[in-house]
Amino acid sequence: MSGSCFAEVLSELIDLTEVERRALEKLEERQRPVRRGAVLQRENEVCNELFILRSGLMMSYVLLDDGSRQILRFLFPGDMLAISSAVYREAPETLAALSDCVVSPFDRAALSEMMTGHPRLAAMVLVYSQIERVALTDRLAALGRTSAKARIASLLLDLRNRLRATDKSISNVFVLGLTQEEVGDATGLTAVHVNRMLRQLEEEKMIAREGGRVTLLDERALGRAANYVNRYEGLSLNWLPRQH
Amino acid sequence: MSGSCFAEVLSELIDLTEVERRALEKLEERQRPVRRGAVLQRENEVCNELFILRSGLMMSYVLLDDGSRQILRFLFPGDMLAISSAVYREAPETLAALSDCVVSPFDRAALSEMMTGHPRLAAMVLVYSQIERVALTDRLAALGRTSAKARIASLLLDLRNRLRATDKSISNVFVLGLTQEEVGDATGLTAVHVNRMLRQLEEEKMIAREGGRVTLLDERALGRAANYVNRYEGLSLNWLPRQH
DNA sequence: CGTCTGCTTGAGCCTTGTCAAGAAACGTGG
DNA sequence: CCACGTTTCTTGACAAGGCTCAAGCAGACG
Repeated sequence: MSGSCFAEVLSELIDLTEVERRALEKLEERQRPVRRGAVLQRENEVCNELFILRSGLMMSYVLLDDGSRQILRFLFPGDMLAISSAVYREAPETLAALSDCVVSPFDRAALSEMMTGHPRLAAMVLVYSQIERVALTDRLAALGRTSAKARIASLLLDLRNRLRATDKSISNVFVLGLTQEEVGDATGLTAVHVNRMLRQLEEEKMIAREGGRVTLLDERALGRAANYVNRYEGLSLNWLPRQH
Repeated sequence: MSGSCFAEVLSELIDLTEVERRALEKLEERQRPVRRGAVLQRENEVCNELFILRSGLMMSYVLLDDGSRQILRFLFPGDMLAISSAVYREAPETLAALSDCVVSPFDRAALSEMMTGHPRLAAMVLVYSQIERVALTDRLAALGRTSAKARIASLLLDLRNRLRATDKSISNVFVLGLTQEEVGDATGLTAVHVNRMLRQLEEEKMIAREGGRVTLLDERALGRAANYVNRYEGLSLNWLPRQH
């Protein structure tokens, strides 16, 4: 994977020109390894860098002042990290690595140049931020209006789908690279209750577990329980500016 | 208010050129009144229009299949509506009017032209969608990790601040143009519990109520209870492309 | 004047959280 | 490769925050 990860993700949706591809490669000229557990950007600290995740799994979260944590998003290869931080003087969220990762850092000026020189790429950045926004609203509805079991089911389906986007070999078995506490912090539950819900899903034959690996046994039932919609599908992009 | 509402909002953050101002006015050439209670766009229906809200109060929401509703966002004059719908074939959320409103509809091509011809405006659309994103993550954290009382306090502070953005005369008294059921659907609570929390905030002398009007008596205490951050402040925009 | 929607309040229940303790898995240094 | 410490998982007992159901009331509107 020598070129641009972001370009690879975009290629799923539109045919990139050579010029566009080169512009994207410029964002990923540099590379930086990030150890598991390391923090790339801390909430409320000054932030001058954006990143594209090249490999590994990361998350973004906020801490509330009672010490509790809300995980906002899991980040996968090809995702652009910290766009929202680019807009603020201080980062609104923390970025941390859940596994050993590689990121490509770039600065705001590079983003600005890329958007000015390539209107269609600018539009694609907007498209991606809207996909992310809609995924966030799905989670908002999940936390506000669905049961613990539904939230867990939804998280499992989403993780599998996102993992499959970069690794087509993944079918219905995957490594849940998260502790139950992390699952809880993502779904607004306690680790203890996550454990109970996982066991319950297992008893109902919707999933199986052995040693960190999860198998989705009955996707249909999970989907029904979870109200899940894959937001990377059903897009409409024929209105995009002409490439140039 | 003859010009562009969106331009007025943007003027708070950057100095627009005449050219840019005219480009924005083009988006708001047309106007359409929307009655209180009317639906502008329905979830899962094909949508080909975007809008800028010129006056009134709207909301976006989703319905889950048990019939419950999650309000995703309240929309104020100057807000761009349905950007996320522009990206999908079918609208991911419903847009409905909470009061009599006026909107300016435009199509995807107009957005595309505007972004292509005016890179700085394209960047500002991205900036706005990031502000909205961060506001959404605040609410996600609120639903996931804070008490009912904190969520209500946060909603009250946010509503007041957003109202004040368009009407500077508003200080700490404002008309809560929402039923308690709507407050509940926004905060992930039942109408009954919203009522209890409002009364509790009242008993604790944080707010006062009489006939649909709310007075914030102790903003400090509310802010502490709510963990509230105004996301329209603390921006960093010096990296934007040069105007032209 | 009647109807309808929204507000208020109480009683009881249920989902989820808290606390605690033991078991299992993992990582690290010797 | 083993021994140890630490993290994570698991399970039970109990508590509590928020939900459900129900009923009365107030105000808006035709």
